[in-house]
Amino acid sequence: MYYRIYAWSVKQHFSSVWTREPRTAKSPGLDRAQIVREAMALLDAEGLDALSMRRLGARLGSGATSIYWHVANKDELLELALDEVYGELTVLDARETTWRDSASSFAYSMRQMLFSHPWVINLVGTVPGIGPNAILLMTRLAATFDHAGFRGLDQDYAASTLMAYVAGITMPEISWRTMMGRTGLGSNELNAALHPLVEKAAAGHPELAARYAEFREIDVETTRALNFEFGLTCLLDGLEARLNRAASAPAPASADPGATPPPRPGLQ
Amino acid sequence: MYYRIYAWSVKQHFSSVWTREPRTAKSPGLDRAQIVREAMALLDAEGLDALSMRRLGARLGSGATSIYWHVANKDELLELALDEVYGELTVLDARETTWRDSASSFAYSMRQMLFSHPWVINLVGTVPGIGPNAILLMTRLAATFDHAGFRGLDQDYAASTLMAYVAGITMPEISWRTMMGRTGLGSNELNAALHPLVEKAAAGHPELAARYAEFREIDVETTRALNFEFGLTCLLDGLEARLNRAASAPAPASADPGATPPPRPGLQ
DNA sequence: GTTCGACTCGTACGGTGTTCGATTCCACTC
DNA sequence: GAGTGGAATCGAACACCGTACGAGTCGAAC
Repeated sequence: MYYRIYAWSVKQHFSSVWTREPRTAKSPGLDRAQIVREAMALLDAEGLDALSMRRLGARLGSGATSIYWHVANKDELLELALDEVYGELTVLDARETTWRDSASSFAYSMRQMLFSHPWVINLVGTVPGIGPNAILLMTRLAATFDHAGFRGLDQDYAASTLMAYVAGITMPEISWRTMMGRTGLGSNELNAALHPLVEKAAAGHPELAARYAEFREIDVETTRALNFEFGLTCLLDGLEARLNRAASAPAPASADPGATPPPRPGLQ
Repeated sequence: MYYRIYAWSVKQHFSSVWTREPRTAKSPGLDRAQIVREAMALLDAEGLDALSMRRLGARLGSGATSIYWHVANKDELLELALDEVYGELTVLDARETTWRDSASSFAYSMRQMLFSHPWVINLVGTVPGIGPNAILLMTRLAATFDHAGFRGLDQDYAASTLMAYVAGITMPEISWRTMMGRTGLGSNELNAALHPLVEKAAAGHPELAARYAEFREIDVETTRALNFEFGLTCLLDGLEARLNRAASAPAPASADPGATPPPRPGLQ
């Protein structure tokens, strides 16, 4: 899960799958693509903890350690899998729609992706996101916000704000779904089953307890969807307000070109 | 890291530290509070992976398995530690300031807390957040947004949107800091050291490469801070816009009282 | 036919969380 | 003071984990 540091020449060097030359791929046996594919299948089906090199090897019909010929270590494998899912994200070309539609549809596709691959949320931020698909995604997002009218650093700020919201808001949804899978309960069944526990926790806070009491009867899925929509709308409204403000006052506030370029060297 | 399911009576039952009676605490030796304190020290100093029961036991001057008398398992221990850090979060009383100041200062205190305890970000969403401190925090946040004028579900939506943004935007900052700690480099040194890698990744995307080239010279810390401020302002602006809209049109849009209460049984 | 690189894999090392049973210790009763 | 029972500790063991290492297999080139 960590960056590894090699002594190469004299200087420290940060390693990533994408900075190494891959092994020659002429072999008839194992294959990097196949390894990644099978790893993702295991991850999707059973989660991050379930992926072990031994289990993956078994699934591939090979020894666990054979994998290490094609991939330096488990972290590199996860880097590859992560970039694979970045490839699933779609960004509508902002020139063919509004920037709001482009940003909004991206947010929904990211949410959908995180549902399909719940393990991703635990990797974002710990595994470097500088694979080809991640890079491609970033250029497209940048284009969307450029088309919206954001200039300089604000373009990056807007994109990272959007991604941060989606990642953050989806996190509890994912853990909810994981729990559903583990218990075999439906959303509303799980809500009902969890209620006594919540009730006990909220005892002593009457106003919270009263609120939670209402929650027992709701439809969880639609409420979550409304929650997502709510925050997304707020965020886009806020971005739009900033654009309007900048349009009326030509000198942008937060982009001081003399002092600062931005910090994000890739999707972290 | 998972909810455990016990057969209690006939019904399935979800366990959490907070639903069990704690062991009697009359012993002179180990002590739950002491265990949690030492675990947090280890977590803060060396991260989530560094916390093992054996190392914790060594640190406590006891056998690793002695801990299991006071705590059911490692997950419960993490639940306890997580609730402890929730206690560090401050929410200004909205009646004494504006709701914007209250929300904003909460966001900053959450960011600060995540910096002090980087391991928390990997726990939020996987460990149930229904401890006393988490509950207290939620009532205070609810009060803030109630004071702002949010009613019904919108109150929860607003709170979870804010927390989602802070968690999401802070995630890459945390991994950046972790990397700084591991390499011993300062922010700008790390930025410079990472640049060749980023440059290589962006090759083939001239507009992105040009952008990244600028990034090499920036001050990372201030840029990140500006990024946080940018997104937070957008979000609060968006919330405010919604309040104004609701004020002019008395029937709120997203809170349909006939269909839905909300889904969040505690901070996940 | 030999050689050499690509590739596979069994074994081993040092770790992990947790169970179990044996053990120690102490406050209490008789 | 002897005895008892529960609280608390802990060593050993189990089934895993990631991966380093070296021996082995195989196919193509010479």
